[in-house]
Amino acid sequence: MYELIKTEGAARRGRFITVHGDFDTPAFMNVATVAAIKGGLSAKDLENLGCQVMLSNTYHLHLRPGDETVRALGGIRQFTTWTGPVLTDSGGFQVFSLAKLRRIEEEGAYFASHIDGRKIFMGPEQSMQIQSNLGSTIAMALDECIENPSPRDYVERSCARTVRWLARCKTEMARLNAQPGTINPAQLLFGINQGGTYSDIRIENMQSIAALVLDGYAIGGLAVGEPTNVMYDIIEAVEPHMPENKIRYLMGVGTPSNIIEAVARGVDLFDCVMPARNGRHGHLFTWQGVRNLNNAKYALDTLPIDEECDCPVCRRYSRAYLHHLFKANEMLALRLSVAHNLYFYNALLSRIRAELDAGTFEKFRRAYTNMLDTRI
RNA sequence: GGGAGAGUUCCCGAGUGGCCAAAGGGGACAGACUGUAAAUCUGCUGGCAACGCCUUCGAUGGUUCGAAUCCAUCCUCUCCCA
Repeated sequence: MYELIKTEGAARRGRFITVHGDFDTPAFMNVATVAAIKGGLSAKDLENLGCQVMLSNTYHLHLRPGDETVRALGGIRQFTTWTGPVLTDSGGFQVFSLAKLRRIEEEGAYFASHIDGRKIFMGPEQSMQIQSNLGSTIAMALDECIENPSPRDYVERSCARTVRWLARCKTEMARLNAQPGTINPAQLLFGINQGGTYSDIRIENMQSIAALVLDGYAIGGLAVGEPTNVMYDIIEAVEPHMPENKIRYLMGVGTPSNIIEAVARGVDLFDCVMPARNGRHGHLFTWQGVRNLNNAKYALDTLPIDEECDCPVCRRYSRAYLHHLFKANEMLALRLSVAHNLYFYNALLSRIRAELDAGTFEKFRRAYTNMLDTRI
């Protein structure tokens, strides 16, 4: 259940209440696609990095170790030992990212496993069953994430199908939650808005899915090829049509600046692989901008990654040491960098909440939004 | 002391007369990355007043229109026999 606490313009400060614990919004979910944070971080690490919600993936866990296995082990939370809320993505993004390995039909998506090539069918019912077996706090509806730009007629047909899938997801989720032995009988379901870069399709789609009365609403299919200003325009177009009393989740976004700008446009929840992936590649987010620790200029730099950060990495290690670890190809480089970046993202959202509490978010936004994405 | 083989651009390593500033790795340098098929991928790596010129393939000298490639001598290294 979403509680709206305070607003500043379109920006919202709120709280989401779940059976696995509450979290404050705006919030950032830390991505653990295969039930692990890439870079070698554990659930225990997440506790020390300010993480409120963990995200995991339906498609990946279905393939390995298998959702039945996770169910037998007590669900994703028991399995990973993460005690807080977990959101599972539906496999919809894999319909986009594994484009060459799948075929979409009315009944659902047929995949060739990227691991061993075996045939996988995932329709709305299968996605719900897998997520029920995983026992996540929040399940995402199966959607087709459409790349941008896409032809209007394709987007229209795809969106219509995704809405039909959503209705099936809702029915199946209700059935699964009522079954005896379900790991989380209070599993929540979020619907996903699509519509490419066409605001009229986006709005119509949003109205259709709002009518289905779900636990939360996501905006999907953004940051997949379109310019950033187009993404902002789409959020602005859709936001007025999202139920005010429900949490709003912008899927897969984004840079620190993207997050601030989306909060300013009424978004409550985010996830992104960027802090983990870019961290592994040496890009460290700081309150001054983004540093590439691979760069030779850090070889003798004794300062912490970010002088304003009090994460465990910044409190202890120098830029020169991180630079060396990257050059030496040591896994510690990945671990420390991902830890810092996730801490930074969680701290960024914490800062955004504090600014909203204080009524100074707009001022914060003006001071930071562009700077945080700048390469330094 | 005798015999065999090898020395290539930062490193390893192809190349045995012209299409070679020289394959391919590595390293270095830089870039990309947004619901993770990503500890991945891309670019670049002799110099310059740069669609051309100069320097470079252990050293020096030679053969040739033309040499990293052929010849001579020298230097260095490796292995085998004494």
